[in-house]
Amino acid sequence: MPPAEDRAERAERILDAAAELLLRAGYRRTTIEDVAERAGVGKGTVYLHWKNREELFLAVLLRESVRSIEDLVRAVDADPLAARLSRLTEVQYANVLGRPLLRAGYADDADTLGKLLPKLHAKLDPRHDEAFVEYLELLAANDLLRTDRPARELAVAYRAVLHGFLVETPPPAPALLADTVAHAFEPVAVSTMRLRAVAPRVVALFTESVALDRKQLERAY
Amino acid sequence: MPPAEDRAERAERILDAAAELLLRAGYRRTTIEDVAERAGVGKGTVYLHWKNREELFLAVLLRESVRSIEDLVRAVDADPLAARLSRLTEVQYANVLGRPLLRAGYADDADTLGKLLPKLHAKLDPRHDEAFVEYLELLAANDLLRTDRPARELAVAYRAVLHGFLVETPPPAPALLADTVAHAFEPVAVSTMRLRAVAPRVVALFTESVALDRKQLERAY
DNA sequence: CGTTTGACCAGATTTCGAAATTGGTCATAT
DNA sequence: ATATGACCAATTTCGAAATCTGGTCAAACG
Repeated sequence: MPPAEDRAERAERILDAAAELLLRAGYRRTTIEDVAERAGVGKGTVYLHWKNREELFLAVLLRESVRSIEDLVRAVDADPLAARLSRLTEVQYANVLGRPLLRAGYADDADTLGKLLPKLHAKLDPRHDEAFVEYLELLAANDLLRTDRPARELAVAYRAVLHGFLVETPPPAPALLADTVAHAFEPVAVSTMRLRAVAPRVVALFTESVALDRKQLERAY
Repeated sequence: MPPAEDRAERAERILDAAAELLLRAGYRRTTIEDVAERAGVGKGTVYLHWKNREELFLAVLLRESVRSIEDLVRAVDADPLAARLSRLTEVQYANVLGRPLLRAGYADDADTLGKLLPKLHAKLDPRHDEAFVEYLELLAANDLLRTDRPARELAVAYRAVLHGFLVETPPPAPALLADTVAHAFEPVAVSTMRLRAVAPRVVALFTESVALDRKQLERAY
């Protein structure tokens, strides 16, 4: 096989297989052989892409996370008003609820993710958190966010709120979360004009932050 | 032993022992014999108060929950302004963080509470939820709460927010939660006068709702 | 007599060594 | 040069024996 395009395709196939099995059987019960078989490759081939089992499954989750951020970027690209914290939250919430693996990640579902969870947080958090705070600061600088508290503090409260909604069973309607976030973190009036001005920068910010993750994924070809 | 006062005292002693061991070793690893020994009674005596192990430990949690609501009532009694949703939330949050067993309950700590958690929710939720919605409706009727959504919906969002803060590690500062709740659920201006007028009814509402729980506890003498 | 107790037992849980499985490697096949 | 699956050390699973525990109740107690 030519080492160029087909290699990435095969990696994707393996990730697809791993994602499917992860969701169906959980991390603990999914073996590398299962994944290899379902992907139609030999066991050794999997190790040509990832250095061990854990890295493979972390890649599955990383890919899922990248996809969800790409969705976010698309949403803001299509409609600048979606750059508002409350609207972006609504999109992201619906997104996570619709992607079982991400939902498992946010809801600390130890049965499906097992010992991946701690490793996952260790691997993803630092940079994304930073990008998110930057996003909030960008909003604050344009009167699109409360300014009576530092963005870093609002970020803590925001995460707690989002986490709370994601953990609740059954998950409350996305509109209720959007409404709660709007009241809790946005100023009384949000300028549509400023929002339009800020949107491209939000797109750039998230695109940039996701680029690093994508690079990491591509290391597996 | 006279069956009157000493009996209740003994029940308390057993609950104390059970609470202590529950916190130290967890539900799964705490035996009735351990509890009996620590309480200075025979094993059979425990069964004179509760019909089985599960009921005993549920009583421990029920008592803890009753105490925390009594704290709430005391707070509003001492200062009518504490009847505000944001202030009451702050008190309750600090309260829960300070009572490890309650925190375990809210944070779904399966390691300490084990199989008690589902039973606990089944036993406590229905009436308390109702009382809480009534409290919100009372606030709403006095312009102390947003009225653009039904209280029942706000209750869902509120619970998600509180839950989110309780689950976060480390727990954010109580003031941040109070602030978030104030913005998310209270109207822009809160009338101190109306608050003072409403406080006694809030006290009555919570006192009444906790009375049922206390009755249930006293069944064990 | 009413109250308390701990010996008792069925059923649940833990233990522990043997058997089976699996992550990761690498000599071989392609 | 690339892909594979047989192989092995290490972990996990299994199962039966041993231990422990929830709940009862006949006896002890006062």
